[in-house]
Amino acid sequence: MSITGPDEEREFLAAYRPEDYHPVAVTVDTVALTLRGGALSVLLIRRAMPPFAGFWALPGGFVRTDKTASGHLVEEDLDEAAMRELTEETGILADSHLEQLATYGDPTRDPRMRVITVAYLALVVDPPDPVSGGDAADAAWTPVAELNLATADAAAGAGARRGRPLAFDHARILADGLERARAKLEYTPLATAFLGPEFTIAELRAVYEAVWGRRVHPGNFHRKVLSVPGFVVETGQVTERGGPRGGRRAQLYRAGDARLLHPALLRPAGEGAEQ
Amino acid sequence: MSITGPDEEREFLAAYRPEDYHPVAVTVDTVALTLRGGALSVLLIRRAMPPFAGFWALPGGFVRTDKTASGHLVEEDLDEAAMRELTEETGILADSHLEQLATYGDPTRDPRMRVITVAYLALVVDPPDPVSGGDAADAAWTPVAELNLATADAAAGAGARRGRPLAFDHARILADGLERARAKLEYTPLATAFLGPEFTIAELRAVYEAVWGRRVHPGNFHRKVLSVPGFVVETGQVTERGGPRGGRRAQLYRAGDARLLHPALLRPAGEGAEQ
DNA sequence: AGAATAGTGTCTGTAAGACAATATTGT
DNA sequence: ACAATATTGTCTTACAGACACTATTCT
Repeated sequence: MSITGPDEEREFLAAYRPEDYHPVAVTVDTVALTLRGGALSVLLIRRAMPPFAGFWALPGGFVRTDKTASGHLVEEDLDEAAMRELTEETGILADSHLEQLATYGDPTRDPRMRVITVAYLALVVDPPDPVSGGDAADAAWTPVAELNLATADAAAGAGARRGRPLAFDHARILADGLERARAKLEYTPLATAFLGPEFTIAELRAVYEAVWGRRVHPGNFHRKVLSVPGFVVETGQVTERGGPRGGRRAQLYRAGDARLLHPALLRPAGEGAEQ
Repeated sequence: MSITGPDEEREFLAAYRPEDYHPVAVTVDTVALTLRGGALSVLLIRRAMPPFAGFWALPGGFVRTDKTASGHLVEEDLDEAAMRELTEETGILADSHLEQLATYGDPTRDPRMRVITVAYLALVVDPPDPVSGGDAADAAWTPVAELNLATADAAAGAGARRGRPLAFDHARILADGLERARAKLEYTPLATAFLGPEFTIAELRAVYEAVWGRRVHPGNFHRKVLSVPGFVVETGQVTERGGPRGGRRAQLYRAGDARLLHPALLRPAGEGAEQ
């Protein structure tokens, strides 16, 4: 228990053998969300390898801590690992937004060994179809409404695609990711990360409606968004055309520099009435 | 890439050797906060062992994934590990609140090897002085204002007790923990977790003032708290005495059953004017 | 013309903040 | 009595939601 000096510190580190300790592995898993045809969708892969071979799962994998043939230590930060695994398994780039969600460490969550996973939330703008690779036999954007996740609060045990549950504890991770996205729409400009560089107020409203799963009043939303400082900035341009069946052309906006929305756009209070 | 069946899944697991993979360790570190003499304070330990021997640090340590002599695998969830390490190193129990904060995995954050740490936020009610144990040479409640963490946003590199920086990246973890606590006071009844089962509105206000580092208007706060459904419930009792230098006796309240405050108690907008 | 969509006006109820006044209690 | 603290009242301003209305563009 005595406190040692710099020399002892050096000796200690020289004698330390990592391989003697702690048989645990670390993975990253990403809840990648996008809007496709107006529907909030999540990127899932079909696992090619055990455990849970054949199950749908969130894209992810082991954080690299390996030594290469040259003996050089390949080490990546957790964020880098999440982006790498996402691209390896699906070809999708998390170029719009990436944030850490939470870490899941139930000792029984992986049958191989003790695996803790650091989950991420990613948003992707107008993505192509995924191309499966690595340990993924398939990859697909899946509308969240098709999964059996009634609300973010419930869920946990549920969560299926084509009737099957998700691998590991991925249903809970997905539910947590959805809840994070819903909450952050309220008090941050996160919704703009679902859209390209220029967008209309109606497109922004469509993001809120898809993520929250409820209708938003067009007039009040319009006025509200423009009244929040730094949320959006006018470009002076308007859309090329009005709506497909008529309608006025809309102003185009860009994301502003606000990090936080003051005042916030609060969700309507009533519980999870999807649609 | 082919998808295997249940038999292959069993064979795979039987042949899997965890020790062949992934030299990485997982620790937990806890930002334990309390109110002492009106000052928001954090529990710090002085490290007895390298690395960073002699430095002040957050209490924490390795998640147990060891095999015992009997060959039985001792595995604990991350929350359990956080509580165990806190008690081992300081004697303090995180009995009032414990939540996961974030996970830190910079490859250079620990000189021994790749160590990722899962950070927790704990709140403790009216705690005793800590008793150092385990790898801790000392342990102490330290007023947050004494550390060189100007605001939660700044900080990161700074953070000291008696002029020394904190070990590892603990200054950033502490800053993130403080920001989490400040934010959650706004929209959850977290403030009640700093207090005993019965408290006055003034005591609750003292929590907000200590955590936010700013004065709160007594009259408006009082009315506001009582107007939020489920935040507090009246006990019908009043305090034994008024203030030490005179003053009316206060009603006693208990925490209500609300999980979220509607409407929220928003922080005053202006930037980090402590005190 | 008529439908569809964008954008604005107006009203009402709720809430936040400033400030003041009243109610009790200790010295 | 006086200072200190708890609690309530009042007023002003801001904002959310409902609803109605105007503006523009497509078929």
